[in-house]
Amino acid sequence: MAADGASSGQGCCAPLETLPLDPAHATNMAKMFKALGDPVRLRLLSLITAHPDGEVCVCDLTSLFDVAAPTISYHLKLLREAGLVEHDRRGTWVYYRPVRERLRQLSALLAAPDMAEAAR
Amino acid sequence: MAADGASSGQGCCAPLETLPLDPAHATNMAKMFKALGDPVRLRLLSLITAHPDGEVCVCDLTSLFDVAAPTISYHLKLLREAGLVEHDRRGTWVYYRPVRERLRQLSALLAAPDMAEAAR
DNA sequence: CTATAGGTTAGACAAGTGTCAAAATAGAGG
DNA sequence: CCTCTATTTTGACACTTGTCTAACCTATAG
Repeated sequence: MAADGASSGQGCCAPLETLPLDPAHATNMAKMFKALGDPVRLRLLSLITAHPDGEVCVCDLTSLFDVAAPTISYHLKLLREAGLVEHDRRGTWVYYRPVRERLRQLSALLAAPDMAEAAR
Repeated sequence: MAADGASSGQGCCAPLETLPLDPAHATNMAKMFKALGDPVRLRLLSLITAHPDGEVCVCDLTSLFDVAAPTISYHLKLLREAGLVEHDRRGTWVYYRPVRERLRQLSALLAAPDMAEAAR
C-alpha cells in the first residue's frame, strides 16, 4: 500500500478534490502550470510530447511558429526550468523530450478522485 | 463508443501524448493553465475544490492568505474568467465552487494515454 | 583555420500582472 | 433612510513577461 493514500501514487500531491494544497506545494505546482500558461509553450510541449520518436529537434520546431528563433529558445528554456522537458545536444542539433513524470503529477493534481483511483 | 477515440471523452482535446494541440485549442487551454500559474490562485482553487460542502464563502478564504481582500477578489475573478470556478451571492456572502468539467479537461490533456484509458 | 549553420544569450522595450489603499456596490438590520 | 459588514471595482505603481535584433557559442565541413 505504499503507492496509495494521500500521496495518490503520483509522487507529489493528492488531487485537489481530496486535500487543499499547502502553500509550499502550491508554489511548486504553480510554477509548472505557469509554464503551460502560454500558447507557444503549450504547443511546444504538445509537439515534443506527441512526437513518435519521443523527442524533437529544435530545428523541426521553429518553422512551425510565427515567432523568431530566439523566442522559441526562450520558451524552451522556461519549459526546461519548470522541469517539464529535458534536452541534450547531438552534433549541431539540440533535442527536447518531455519529462513525463512531471506531466503525470500535474494531471493527477487536477484529476477527480474517481479518475485517479481508476488510474491507480 | 461515442466517448472514446480522439476526443478522449473529455470534451476538448486528446492527451498531449496522443496528438499535438492545434494553435486555437492551445490558446484556449493556455488561458486556463495560466490561471493556475499563481500560488495564490492555485491554493484558492484547491481550497474551493477540496471543500466538503462543494463550495466556499469568500469570507472563509480571505483569512487564510497574507494578501489583502481586494487581491483575493482579483484572483477569484481570474479563476472565474478562466472558467475554472463559478460563484453566486447569497445574502451578504458570495460562494465559489469549482467547475469540475474544466478541471477534468485539463487533467485529461496532461494525462498519459494509458492513464486516460484506465480512467475511461 | 575559416566559413557556415543551428541554437542560445544579452539588451532593449512595450505590454501585462499582482499588489495595495481608497472608493464603490450590495444586502441586512435597525 | 442610515449604518454596518462583505465583497468588488478603480487607479496607481513596481515588477515580470514575451518579443525582437544583434551578438555569441558550438559543432561540422571545407
